[in-house]
Amino acid sequence: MNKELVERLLPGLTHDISYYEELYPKRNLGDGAIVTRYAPSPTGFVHLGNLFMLSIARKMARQTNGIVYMRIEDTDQERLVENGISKIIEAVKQFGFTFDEGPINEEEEVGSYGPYIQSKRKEIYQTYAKELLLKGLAYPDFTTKEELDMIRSEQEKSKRRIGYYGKWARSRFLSEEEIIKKLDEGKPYIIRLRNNGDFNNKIVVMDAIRGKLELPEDDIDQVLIKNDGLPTYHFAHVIDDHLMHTTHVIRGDEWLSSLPIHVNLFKILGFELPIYAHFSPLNKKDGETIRKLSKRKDPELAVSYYHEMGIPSEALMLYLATVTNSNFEEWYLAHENEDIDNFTMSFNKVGISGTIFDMEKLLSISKNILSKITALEMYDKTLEWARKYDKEFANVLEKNQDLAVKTFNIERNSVKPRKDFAMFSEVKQGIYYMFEELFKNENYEWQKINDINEIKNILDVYLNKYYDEKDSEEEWFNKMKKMCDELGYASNMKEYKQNPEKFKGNVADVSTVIRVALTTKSKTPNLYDIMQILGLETIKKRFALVNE
RNA sequence: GGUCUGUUGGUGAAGGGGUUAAACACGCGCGCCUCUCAAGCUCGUAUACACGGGUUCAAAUCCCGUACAGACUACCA
Repeated sequence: MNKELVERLLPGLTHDISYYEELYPKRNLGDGAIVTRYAPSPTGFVHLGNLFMLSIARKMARQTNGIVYMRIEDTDQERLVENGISKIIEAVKQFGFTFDEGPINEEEEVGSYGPYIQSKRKEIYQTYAKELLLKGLAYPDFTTKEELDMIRSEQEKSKRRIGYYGKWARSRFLSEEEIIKKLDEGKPYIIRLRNNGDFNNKIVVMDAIRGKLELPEDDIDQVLIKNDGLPTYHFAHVIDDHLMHTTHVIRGDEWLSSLPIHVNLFKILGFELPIYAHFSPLNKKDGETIRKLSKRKDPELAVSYYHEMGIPSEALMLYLATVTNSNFEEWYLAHENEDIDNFTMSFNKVGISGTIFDMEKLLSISKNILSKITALEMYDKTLEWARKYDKEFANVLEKNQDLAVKTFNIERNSVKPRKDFAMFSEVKQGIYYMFEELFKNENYEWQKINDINEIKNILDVYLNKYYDEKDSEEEWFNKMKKMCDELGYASNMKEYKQNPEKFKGNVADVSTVIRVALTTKSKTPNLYDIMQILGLETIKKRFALVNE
């Protein structure tokens, strides 16, 4: 196609492709270094599936001393969401992710292969499209939406393969005169690839995860540049990953069927094909069907949800790693104290059938993590969460740091610590009774001993005759047993089990009375520790409240 | 309709022709321990390799069909 006409189709371009080829030279990295990207669209909140891809990309780049960059794919102007980029950056930051290159806020970015926002790369794409036009490998298409619909329905009727290809691609036969005439009339147009591919040919691509893939060659005259001057995903992907020298394209398997388009474009443009790694995305069980996690249908899987629930980001990362590499979990169990970064992930250990997201497993991982951190860390993290989602609780925690830390420390510093919290949002429910501000003398969960006079009697005898703050745990329990003997309860559980009818109850029943009197709950951590932390004055007060 | 991908127990999954191997983790259940709970420990979770053919002395594992599920089939990504 002649130069003048091409410049009329894509006006205002000041460079040619050699300029860009020189502007973005090959990266100087070691052997085996993986350059990969996280390429989200700013079309809403960040989704667990996005985070999944990101964790993989980042891990692969890190373990090969490579580069992971973020590229914003905002070529669909209609679906853009306000502050979309900031939302992504924010969400990703919450999980401790950083990038070697890419946008750092709506305005600024780091890295020398930018811009990293596709809408700012318009001229680049157009320059390459211009090159294809000049070579006769692309052409303008004035076909309207209605005309395309007609072509489609014709194809459907005659049971042909659907798409803009071969003889159906009418605009590829337009003469330059006809093009000029339509331009003069001011008709809108797009730029399409003049594809010489043959659908009956097979192409073979090696996928890092799936191995050998045999696919039909693409023969559709793909849209390169849309009516608004921006490229389609396909064209932008090929240009960007070439210029940014991406070595590995890590993405969801929803792209598998458009792989022939990409391979074709790489070939036509003369670019080196990157290595593709197609992951099965996270799925969800929706009633009886299993489907890919979706932004529209699963808003509860926005990563902000995990933040709100107070699931620590480490747990989410660990879970995602478990799902990603089949041998990770085993490695982790054997190397609990090591940094996750010491695990070497490999593409061939990645599962190819879609994983169903398993909340229970996530929570179990989370429980383990929270049981292993120190009481002070637990306090800090709970407070950080509460400041955002439960102001009342945050205030109480701030006023009573010492008390809170002591509480978190109950049964924590052992080889087999308590595991009762998976989420920060459950903490308050578990320990509120330790704080005067939150304790309420109602809803006592009395168990076997529920006669109020007997309860009062036990509390009375215990406080006046047996409880001594200075006792060790052993002494404390011995006294509890002594009281049981005095009041007609079994102090020895084995004896009680053999002859339950000989006693009014047993030491468990009696200590439950004290437990409930102090906390209103029948299930709590170690009672001795709770009593030590509450202190004699509070104990007296709580016992008195039972009398009311 | 076409193209592609997948299918191991209640769940996530390991394994990729061969001694009755179906690991491991989560969940659930019995029990033990125990002042309750959590944790920990025993044991268990009945017929788990979609179905039908084929290749082979031998198949969850290789091949072909069928069924089912998912993805793509846009001037969305």
